[in-house]
Amino acid sequence: MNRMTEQRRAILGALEKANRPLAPKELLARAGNISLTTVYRNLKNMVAAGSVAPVEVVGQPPRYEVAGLEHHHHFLCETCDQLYDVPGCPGSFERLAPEGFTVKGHELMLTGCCKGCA
Amino acid sequence: MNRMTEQRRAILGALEKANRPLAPKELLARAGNISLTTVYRNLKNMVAAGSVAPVEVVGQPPRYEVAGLEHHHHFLCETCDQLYDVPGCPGSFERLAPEGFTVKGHELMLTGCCKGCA
DNA sequence: TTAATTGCAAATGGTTTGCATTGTT
DNA sequence: AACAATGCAAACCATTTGCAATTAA
Repeated sequence: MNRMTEQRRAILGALEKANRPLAPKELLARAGNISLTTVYRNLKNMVAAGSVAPVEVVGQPPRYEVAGLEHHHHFLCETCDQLYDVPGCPGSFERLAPEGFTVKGHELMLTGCCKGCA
Repeated sequence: MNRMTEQRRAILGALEKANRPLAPKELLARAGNISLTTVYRNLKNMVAAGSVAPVEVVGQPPRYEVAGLEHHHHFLCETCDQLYDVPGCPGSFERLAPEGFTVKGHELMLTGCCKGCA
């Protein structure tokens, strides 16, 4: 599976061009003549294959970004609802966890107002 | 609105007793004879009123916790899928955001393996 | 050729809403 | 009495799945 089809190329292309996480419907709008089913199915395959990563947003459908970027986090503008990449990471959080808990990963989301909306 | 009914008492009671964020269906199971509609409707009201806070989990329905607790974060056990409270916070993240972005809040989720599953 | 991919329509699962009934104040 | 809260059934929305037709290798 995971042949390189026109549709997959379109989805990946849209994600790369956007340079920020996109929701399935944003992808549908940007990927040309492909069905929503195909967007969902390919996103699922690509996430499973590790080429795309989901980014969860509180109370909204998840968005997707190309995987393999260096470790980073996100900023959600509460005004325009757009998600931005935030480079860097404040460090490790192992010590925060209770005794006996093993931390394997973490997710950090900043919220506020973006430059454009300020 | 927001009279203190038996059902609301049951929902709040369940949340307090659990001492960790619960999903709507967990609440339904713990709150006795109330309908799922009422669970959803009351959660929504309580979130709007600020007495309950939603906690988002990647790829799953959100869970809810009593609001007004002191600032803290969460730990998701990837084995048992339970969410735990993590006291404390590694600090402010303002400096992470790009120039011109105003950080108003943040969310942090640790993932890994809990004590019970280790 | 043949196994993976696509699109459509139908099914799901979580959540919301319309409405008549019930419960609080 | 007056209005909020409840339960049910139906509606909704995002996502998934069955299946026959299409396409990449």
